[in-house]
Amino acid sequence: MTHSDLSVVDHLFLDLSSNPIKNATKNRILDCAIEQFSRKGYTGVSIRDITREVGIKESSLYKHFRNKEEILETIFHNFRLDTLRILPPLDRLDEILELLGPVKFLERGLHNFKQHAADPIMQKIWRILYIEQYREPVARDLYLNDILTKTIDCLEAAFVKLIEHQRCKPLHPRTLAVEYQYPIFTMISEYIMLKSDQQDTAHVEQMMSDHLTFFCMAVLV
Amino acid sequence: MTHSDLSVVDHLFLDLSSNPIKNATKNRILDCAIEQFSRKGYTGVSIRDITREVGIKESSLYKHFRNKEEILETIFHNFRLDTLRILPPLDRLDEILELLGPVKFLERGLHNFKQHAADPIMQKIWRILYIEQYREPVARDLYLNDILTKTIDCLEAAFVKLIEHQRCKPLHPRTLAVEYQYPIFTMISEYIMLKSDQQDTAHVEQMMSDHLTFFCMAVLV
DNA sequence: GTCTATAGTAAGATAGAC
DNA sequence: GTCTATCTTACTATAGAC
Repeated sequence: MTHSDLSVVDHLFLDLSSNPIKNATKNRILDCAIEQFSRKGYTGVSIRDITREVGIKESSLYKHFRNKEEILETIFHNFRLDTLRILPPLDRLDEILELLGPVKFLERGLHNFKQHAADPIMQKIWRILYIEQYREPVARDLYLNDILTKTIDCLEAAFVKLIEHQRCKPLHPRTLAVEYQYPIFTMISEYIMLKSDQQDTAHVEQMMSDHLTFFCMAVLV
Repeated sequence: MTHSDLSVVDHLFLDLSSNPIKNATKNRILDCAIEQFSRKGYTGVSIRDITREVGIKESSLYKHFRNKEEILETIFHNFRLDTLRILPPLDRLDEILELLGPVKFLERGLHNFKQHAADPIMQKIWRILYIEQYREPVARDLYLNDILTKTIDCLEAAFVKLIEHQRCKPLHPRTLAVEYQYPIFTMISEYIMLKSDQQDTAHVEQMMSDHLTFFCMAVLV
């Protein structure tokens, strides 16, 4: 393939400089790598495994990526950019909370996550993240800082506002954030496990709704 | 080493038939494998890596294990046996609940988990389990069935009893089980991540206590 | 940007001497 | 049960022709 055949590409990825990757082969390499890494882990997949599925020789891959590690970096870079859409912008938190009220605010968060996680590519990268966070400092940093900490910090700020406006019981805001979000983290990992095996996730989505209801009943005034 | 030198063994493991492994080298192989698998994952560690640390040649390892896979199986087998101590025997659940009352019952569960997880070997196997559950059906089954499902089922049964005895709000018992345990699953993964990096876990233990307090306040009558 | 060919290393596992 | 030696296969990566 000497020219880019975009018609066979499922997904357009961004490179490490956040520029769209126009080359079809490079996109296909990422697509195949994501699929295989998500099932067998980074070290369980060889360059040969990837190029075999893409339909090129090993040597051709090195025209697109300096080495195997750069493929993983690019995958995580794309994930990081996509997760930014889940949380509300912190500088507009006040206004959004006023507008929606606590219940719709939390519902909106779940909705945003589901929209992000509706993309099969993102589901697979979640899975890679879960596998690699114990081995790869970059994955760990992405999970701990970009996902866990940012989410809890955002919720804590929201609960501070809600308590100020007396729409929530005056408990410790960080405890409220943990009580709301920690069960959801477990549900997300269950959700990702099911999705990436093409199993039904209805009962997990129901659990998320039930939790939201339970939580609001317990802490909102 | 032609005789077993038990003095240098940290831990006595059981074989796949649940018999204690008396051979020091075989115990050391398991110990080193656990250490390395927990840091680099199963596929990230070679037989060579393990035998180098044990101080034997590759060929010698095959006198103790049929292949690499059998090492992992033995590790998970030991873990499965150890986790049995965390949950109360289901046939004595009634009597234990009566004796302790709901708060002490839940506290006992946390205590049992911490006792199990105080063993550095078990901390590392938790980590292996988190890494391998997406790749290895045995690991997945162990995590989903022996840990998640059993815990939730046990708690559900406990909440049925508590509602019967009117010591708990009459909510859906499965929802109560999820509300109690799901945040703890997230805390456990945080706990294991910190422990295996020899970092302090006091704030996670505090979160667990705070959650127990919050939960009891929200649902006990 | 694809290919063939190959370098150089490392993998899992076995044979057979002691 | 340990060793040396070896087999076979697989790995990441590069050189150079087209």
